[in-house]
Amino acid sequence: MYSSELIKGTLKTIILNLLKEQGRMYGYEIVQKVKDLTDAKIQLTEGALYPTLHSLEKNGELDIEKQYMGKRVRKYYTLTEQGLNTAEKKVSEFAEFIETMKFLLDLEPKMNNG
Amino acid sequence: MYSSELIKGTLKTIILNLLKEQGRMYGYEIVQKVKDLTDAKIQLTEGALYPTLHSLEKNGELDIEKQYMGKRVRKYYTLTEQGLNTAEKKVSEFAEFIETMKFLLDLEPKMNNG
DNA sequence: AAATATACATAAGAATATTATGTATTTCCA
DNA sequence: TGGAAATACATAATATTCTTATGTATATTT
Repeated sequence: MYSSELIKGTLKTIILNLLKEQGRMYGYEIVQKVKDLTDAKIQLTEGALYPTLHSLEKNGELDIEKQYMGKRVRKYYTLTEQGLNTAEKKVSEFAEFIETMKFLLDLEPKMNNG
Repeated sequence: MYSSELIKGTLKTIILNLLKEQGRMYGYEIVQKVKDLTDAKIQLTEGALYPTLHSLEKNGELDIEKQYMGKRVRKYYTLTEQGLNTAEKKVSEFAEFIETMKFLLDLEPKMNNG
C-alpha cells in the first residue's frame, strides 16, 4: 500500500484509463479492479472516488447509465468522446511525467556499462 | 509545463532527493535547479516550497544553516540522518509506484516483438 | 534610475483526499 | 435463520496541500 500522498493527483487518470480499457464500469467495480490490478498497492477510497466520478460526469467526460439490480441501483459509467480524448491526453502526460521524474530522481537504468 | 495536478504529492520527494544529491541548497536554488533539470517542465512555486521546507525542518528531516550575504539572508538546508533515510525511502517508493502505474496504465514497453 | 533577479515569507482561497458516517440490499455460512 | 460480511451508493467534516496573490528587502543589470 503506497502512501496516499503519492497517489494524489492520479485518480482521474486512473479512472479515465480504466473506463477506456474496460468499456463501462460502476464505482465499486473500479475500486475492486484497481485493487486487483495493483495487488492492493493502490486502494481507492469511496470518499474520493464518488465525488470525482460526479465531477467528471458534470464536466462531460462521463455518461451515466443507471441499472437496477432488483432494488439496488448500480451506476454504470462510460467515456464520452471528450472523455476518451481526456483519457488519452492524461495518460500520455503521465507517461512523460514519469520520464521527467526518472531523470530528476536518477532512476534511469544505466544504458552503458562498458 | 505539466498540469499541477500531476505534480501533487511529489514535492517532498523532489526536495529530499535533490538535497541528497547536491549536499546543501537554499530554497530559491531548489526552484532554479528543478526548472533547469526538467527543461522548465516542473516549476516549483515558492508558495508551495517554503512551507514544505519549514515542515520538513520541523519534522527533523532537515537542518538549517543561515548565511548572510551582506544583509541578505540565505538559508541553506541539509539532510539530517533521518532525512537521508526518508529521502531513500521516498525515492524507492516512488520508483515502485511508477512501475505499478505503468502496469495499470498499460505503459509497459513491449519486451517481446518476435 | 528603473527594471529585473535574488531570496525570503505568509495569508486567503481552491482543490482534493481522508475519515467517519449513513442507508440499504444481498450473500454467505455457521 | 440470524448475523456478519460484502455490495453499492452517498455525503459531511476535517485535513492536507497547492495556487495565487501579496509583501519585504537587497543586489544586479541596463
